[in-house]
Amino acid sequence: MSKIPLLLAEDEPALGQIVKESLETRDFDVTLCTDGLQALQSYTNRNPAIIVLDVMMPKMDGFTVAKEIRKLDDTIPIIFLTAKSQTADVVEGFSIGGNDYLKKPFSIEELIVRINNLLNRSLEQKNADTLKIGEYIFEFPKQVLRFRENTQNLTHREAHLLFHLYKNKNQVLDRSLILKKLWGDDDFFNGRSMDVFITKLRKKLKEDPTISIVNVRGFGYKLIC
Amino acid sequence: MSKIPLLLAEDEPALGQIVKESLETRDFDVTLCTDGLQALQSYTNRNPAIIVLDVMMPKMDGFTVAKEIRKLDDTIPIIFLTAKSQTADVVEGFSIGGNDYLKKPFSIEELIVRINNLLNRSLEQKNADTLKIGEYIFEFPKQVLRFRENTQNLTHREAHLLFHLYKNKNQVLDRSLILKKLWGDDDFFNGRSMDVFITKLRKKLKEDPTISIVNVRGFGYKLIC
DNA sequence: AACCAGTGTTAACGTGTGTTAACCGATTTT
DNA sequence: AAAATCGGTTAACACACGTTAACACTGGTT
Repeated sequence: MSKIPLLLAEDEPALGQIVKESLETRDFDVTLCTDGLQALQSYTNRNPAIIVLDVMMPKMDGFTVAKEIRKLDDTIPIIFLTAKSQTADVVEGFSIGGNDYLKKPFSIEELIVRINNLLNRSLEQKNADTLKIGEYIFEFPKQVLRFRENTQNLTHREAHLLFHLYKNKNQVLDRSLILKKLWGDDDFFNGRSMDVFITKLRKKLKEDPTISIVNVRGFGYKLIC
Repeated sequence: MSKIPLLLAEDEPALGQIVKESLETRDFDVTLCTDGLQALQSYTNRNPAIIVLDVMMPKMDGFTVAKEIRKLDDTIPIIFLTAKSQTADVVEGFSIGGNDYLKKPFSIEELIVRINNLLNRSLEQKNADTLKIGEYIFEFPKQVLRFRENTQNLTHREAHLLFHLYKNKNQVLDRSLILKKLWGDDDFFNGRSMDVFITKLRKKLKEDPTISIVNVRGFGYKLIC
């Protein structure tokens, strides 16, 4: 198994070095940054699987870094390291999505638990680029959908719609949300267009009867798998 | 949205009460136990969605309680509350599966973050459940109802109504409660609409004569199975 | 420039779903 | 017994969605 790329941002050199070394003994490939801007740049270069951010950092604080990263990727897990002085409500605002946080001082074991919890979750969701949907294998970047030996090509729209459904699998995905995200606007024509694509996806997914895209009248769609 | 049943075991009365009350303001239905044995008994009675266990407790410690519960259910999320004195390796052994832990002292916000993280994960997995209603097999997420070899599709409303009836099977389910939960409001028209759906469900469930939806005039419906 | 293949939008028609209305019987209240 | 109430059932309706095909657009090829 290859090492998991991890981005660590911690401005206190002694602590950063200790954490980095400890994580490296546990199969992580750690990139250590000492301020927020560095972390943000490193994110685009290194494409880490998970990010650990100190909240108080020079140049750019951890929350701001996270906000910027969230614009580009809304699934990557982020763990914040907070000092005692951090107020609870600030933290609470970040308790959604792939986020977690850890209060200083913490033990390495505590950090490992958090990392593993979040990684397991995001692994299930987005295993890099090959997703399993029932018996299908969906390669999002390649826009192909494989069922056993035969491969179907997906168009750009089909792939994105399926990806979106997959990211929210087993829960209702709001019509309006899909339309705004993929079509840019929720109007009548775009809505009808989406319905056409749902039909197309259903056809392409019909080999595996355990999979289905169910409609929730007036709300949206739900991918069952 | 209904409250989430949560089992809390904490032997220190003051702390337990505070945590209980804080969680109750956030849509949890908290059962508080003050020792390990009580917690274990309460688990079977209350069927909680998530468990928060203090590690050091009278009669039975948290880890032992967890081991016992794991024999019955290996998916339910468990969060341990540990004091400083707890050694790291003990904790680490429990860092797998649906477990997490929290070091004392902790803030309510920290606990909420942990709970939500674990609940989201177990929700994704638990969505695939198939319910047995008499001879029928009811797949709620897929909105299908199977009787031997033939499959009926249910609509979203039918599925939800049936699910609700099922969750309260063999007991009277209040009309007003269903209406508020599924229709959003208890008024005349919604009430009539529900009656129509009851008729529809009865038709779809008529293959198995042991099942019936009986009316309790003025109160609600009861699913017998 | 003409052609072609692939993609996404629009149109047209068909089906499914949830609400409302209407009519009825059963039960309780007056 | 008459009246009021509640629920059972069916059908009519409006509208959301399903499906197919025609259409317009794009970029590449000859």
